[in-house]
Amino acid sequence: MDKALTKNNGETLSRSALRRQREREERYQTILKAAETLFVKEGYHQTSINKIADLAEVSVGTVYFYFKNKEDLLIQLLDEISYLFRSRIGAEFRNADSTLEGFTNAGNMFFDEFCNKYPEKVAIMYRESVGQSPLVEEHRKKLHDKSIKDISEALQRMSENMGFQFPSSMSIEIIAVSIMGIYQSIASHFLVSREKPENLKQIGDDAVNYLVGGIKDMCGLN
Amino acid sequence: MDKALTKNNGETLSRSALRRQREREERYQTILKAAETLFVKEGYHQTSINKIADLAEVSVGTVYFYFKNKEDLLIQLLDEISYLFRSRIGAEFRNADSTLEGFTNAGNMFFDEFCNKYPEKVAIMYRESVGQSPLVEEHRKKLHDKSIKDISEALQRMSENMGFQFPSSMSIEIIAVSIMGIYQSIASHFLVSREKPENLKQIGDDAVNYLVGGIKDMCGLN
Amino acid sequence: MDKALTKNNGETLSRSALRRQREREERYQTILKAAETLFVKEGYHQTSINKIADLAEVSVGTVYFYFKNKEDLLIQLLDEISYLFRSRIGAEFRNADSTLEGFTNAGNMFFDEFCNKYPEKVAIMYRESVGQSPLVEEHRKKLHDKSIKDISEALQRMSENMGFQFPSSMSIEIIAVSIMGIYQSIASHFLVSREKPENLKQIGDDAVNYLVGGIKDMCGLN
Amino acid sequence: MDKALTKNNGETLSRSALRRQREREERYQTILKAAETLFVKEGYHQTSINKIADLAEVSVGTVYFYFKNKEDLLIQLLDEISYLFRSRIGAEFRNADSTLEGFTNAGNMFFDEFCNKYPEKVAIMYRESVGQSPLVEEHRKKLHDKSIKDISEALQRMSENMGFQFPSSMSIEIIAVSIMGIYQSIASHFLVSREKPENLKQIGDDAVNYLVGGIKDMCGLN
DNA sequence: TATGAATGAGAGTTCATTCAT
DNA sequence: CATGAATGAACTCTCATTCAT
Repeated sequence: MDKALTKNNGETLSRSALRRQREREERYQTILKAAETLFVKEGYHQTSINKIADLAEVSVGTVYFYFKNKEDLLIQLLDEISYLFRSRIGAEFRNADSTLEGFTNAGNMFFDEFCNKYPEKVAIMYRESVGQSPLVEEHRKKLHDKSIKDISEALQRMSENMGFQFPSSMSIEIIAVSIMGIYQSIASHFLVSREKPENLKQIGDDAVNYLVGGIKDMCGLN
Repeated sequence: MDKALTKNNGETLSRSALRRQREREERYQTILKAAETLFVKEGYHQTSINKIADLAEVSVGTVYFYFKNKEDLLIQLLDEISYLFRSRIGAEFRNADSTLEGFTNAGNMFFDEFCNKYPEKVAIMYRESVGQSPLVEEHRKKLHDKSIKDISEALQRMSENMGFQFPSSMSIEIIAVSIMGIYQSIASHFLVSREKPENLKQIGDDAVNYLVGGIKDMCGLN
Repeated sequence: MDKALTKNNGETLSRSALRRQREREERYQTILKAAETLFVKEGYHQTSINKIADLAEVSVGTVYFYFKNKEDLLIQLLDEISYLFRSRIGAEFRNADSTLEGFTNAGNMFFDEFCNKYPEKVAIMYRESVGQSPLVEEHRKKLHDKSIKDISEALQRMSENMGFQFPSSMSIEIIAVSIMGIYQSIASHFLVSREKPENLKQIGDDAVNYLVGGIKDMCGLN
Repeated sequence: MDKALTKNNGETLSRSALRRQREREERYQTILKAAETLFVKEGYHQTSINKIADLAEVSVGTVYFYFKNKEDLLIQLLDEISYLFRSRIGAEFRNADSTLEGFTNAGNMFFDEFCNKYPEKVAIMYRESVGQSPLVEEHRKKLHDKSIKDISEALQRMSENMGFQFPSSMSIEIIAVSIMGIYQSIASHFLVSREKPENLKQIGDDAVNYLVGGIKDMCGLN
């Protein structure tokens, strides 16, 4: 048995402990993935913990060992998405130098990469996590607000650098919110409610064109 | 008695019949309003038929006399909103002559009027009816698609009249979807998840500015 | 108005009263027929008073004016069937002279006529009214027991007349019960659970042959 | 702990697993027995799942853990009865050599043993499961049809062996159906709707006499 | 850690029956 | 007499969560 052996043998401990650690992490992910799949396919409320346990090939009790409750599953999913979104799309905004290119890059990253690679995460983000509970809404808001902040700061930097003024003090926030709305609407319209289209690239380009055009016009950049 | 009187007096009969008709209609609206209030305040799933019946001051059975089931309540609400949205905002798009003014008017109508007058309907439309069931989704889609069509046609007329070409064949649809996304995002961000702001007018103006700017840029109108 | 006129005019009274009487009777029958149809087609418990009222083209209240409650509808139906059964099949037993011919006649009457003409009544009698409530069971029993009595007396008369003894004191009742069982089983097997067969006549003949054969054997009549 | 021990001791594991298995089976039977009791005493429709859970001393949820729904309880009961009936009475028909004795034995088995030992099962079979739902009816029919087949084959063998012809091609099926009718009618009349009679043996003998007599007569065996 | 049977509050829904008009 | 809207008790069934093993 592990326990007995490891009393005299540090290496065994670490190997065995690592294995356990790894197994734990794998289980956690397996369950989370099962939840994601079912939430997207059947809807959050239509998915029972029993179904999730079945798909993950663990017992109900095990699900509750790894997650506080059903809501927690959705929240963990949302936080994971949040992290992913911010490290891909958000990063582009943050890395943007003071030109419009950053907005184009971010858009391409979202439409071409993110939507293509993680259509289920898009569905969770824009459909399954909407209007479920105050706590879930809080985590949704966190993702939303951080993205707004990323975009706003990029806009701010740009305006400062290029020396122009936005019409009103709220303009920046409003443009940021609008851009997020375009992301959501395009993704929902062309991805969530139908089959994945083959011209997603073209769609993304057009959307980015439009959203960047709005900025250009507002800044007098044309 | 009605019957006796009505033999000589058609009006009396119709009065009584009309009263019944009116009472029915009132009850229907009372229940629907109660459902709307609770759906917005507590969320669709957290609202039980019992609570709705209580608030409407009728029995559970009466709710089921007027509505097929809980889902039906949401659908009726959605259809009502659909009608309202299309007869206010959609109309502006449809009436738009071939300039950008129609887009400004529609935006003002949505942000200044609609959001101000019917904040609960906005919450139903953008939060409570999301991801609930295939049937609900169908009715949501109907509202969405009709609006997309209204906007698309306005864009089409404009491009034809002013003699310019959109970059790709899908550009029109994509702009339309984007505009709907801006509506939703701005309304959700500033209205649904917080108190009604006093500078809603300014917010609407900026949003309209931005979305119109995108069109202008895309069409080379500046 | 009827009432005013009839104060001075006996004839009008009786005409009008008769018409009302007739209308009442017609309504009663219309409702009962609707209930019968639905009970047979959908089952007693799956049939609601609303459905019955709809089919009879009257209001729910009217159903309750003519019948005490839902159970009462079944009981009236059962009593009607009881009367019909006894005036057709029971009569044959009662009219039977002291030979076996009465048994043949009764059987033919049941299988060829009754089952053919009133398949729904057979379904009510043998399926829909079974195990519904103590009161219904009571009325079922009344029909059953009266028929047993009819058959028993026919057997009694026969034995007395032809001078033979049944093995035990209960033999008569047992044969009577058995005959009723054959009626039910054959009718249920060939009629209730499937389409009406075209060779019902042949089936009836065979069944009668068998049930009469049993009597003959028991009495040493061969 | 089981797990530790079982590493060296397969038997311990199996003991514990067997105990669980046994407990599960016991619970299942407890609930089924409670349902049987209540269905017979109060009627299928008057018996709520709550009452069944109460009598079985489990929670409502537990009933639904073991059975799909209320209908399923009745069906399981029916299938159990089906098995019992066929392994007692059906076996007698199937084992019957080519004389009439098999019919006598089967009858005795039914009236003396089955009815005596399982009066509630008789009530379920002949009263509570009648006309409840298409699915229940299907299972009833299965029991019925298999029994008809058992009897028919016994008759067939007999006729072949003793070299006589039945009047019509359907005669065999009709006699089989009639015999089942006699079983049901006698059992219902003397058992289901009243106290268990002390002279059940005599009743059964007479009934068997009668039903066998019918066969004898039809075959010219007297 | 893992299991999965057990729980029971709570949901949606039905429908026989009543009664003011 | 006829109507049909209103009632609300009662039902079946679900499912997140717990806990002894």
